[in-house]
Amino acid sequence: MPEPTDRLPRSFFDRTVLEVAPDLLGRLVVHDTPEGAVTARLTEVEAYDGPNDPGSHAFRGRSKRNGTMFGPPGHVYVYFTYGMYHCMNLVCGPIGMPTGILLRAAEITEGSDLARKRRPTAKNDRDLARGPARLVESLAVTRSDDGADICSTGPLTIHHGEPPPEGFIRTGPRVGLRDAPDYPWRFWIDGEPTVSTYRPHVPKRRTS
DNA sequence: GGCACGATCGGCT
DNA sequence: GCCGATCGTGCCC
Repeated sequence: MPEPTDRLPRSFFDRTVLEVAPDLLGRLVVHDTPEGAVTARLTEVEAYDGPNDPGSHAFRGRSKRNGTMFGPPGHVYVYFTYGMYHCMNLVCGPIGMPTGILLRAAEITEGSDLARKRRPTAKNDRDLARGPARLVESLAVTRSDDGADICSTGPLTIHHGEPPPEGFIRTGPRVGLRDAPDYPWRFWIDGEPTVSTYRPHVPKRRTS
């Protein structure tokens, strides 16, 4: 497990979401629970930028669900979707500016035994955190972790890790959004097996 | 490897 | 009511 002194400072998140997002690649997210600790090395993230981004949950203003995005940087926004999954974001920028960086994929570098127990359907280690809902399931993050401070001494922390050389960072359109422009706000590490393949949004089939 | 489809419920219009 | 910042299974190549 990374040393506590390796934690990212809060100032890391006090920048624009497009500055922070690529800088998150290669960083280590740790969730230390009574069961044990799991470490995830981030390989793919997506930026969601404030009230002017139609893809953002905060586009239509503040609500009970998305309030954390309007709060201070360095906290986690966790939401529930598709009736069964959770996804997690990291909040950036100044208080009042609703932002989030969705953690889309990671490589589990420590605690993979525990992660496999939490994700018995994963066929192999690569699938433990390939995809945003899989990632939070390996880390056992749920809606009860919404608002948690990732820059403090709590169970959920983020550490420096080893960012990839700049030439290995790729960008492209985000995944699965209906009403948002194709901004290149998805960032990933080139050649990582845990990065999900691009899937454009497909409208639901109408039952006539 | 890729593609189609069903599951399942909270949030929002 | 509608739809989603998704995943697992089944089937085909």
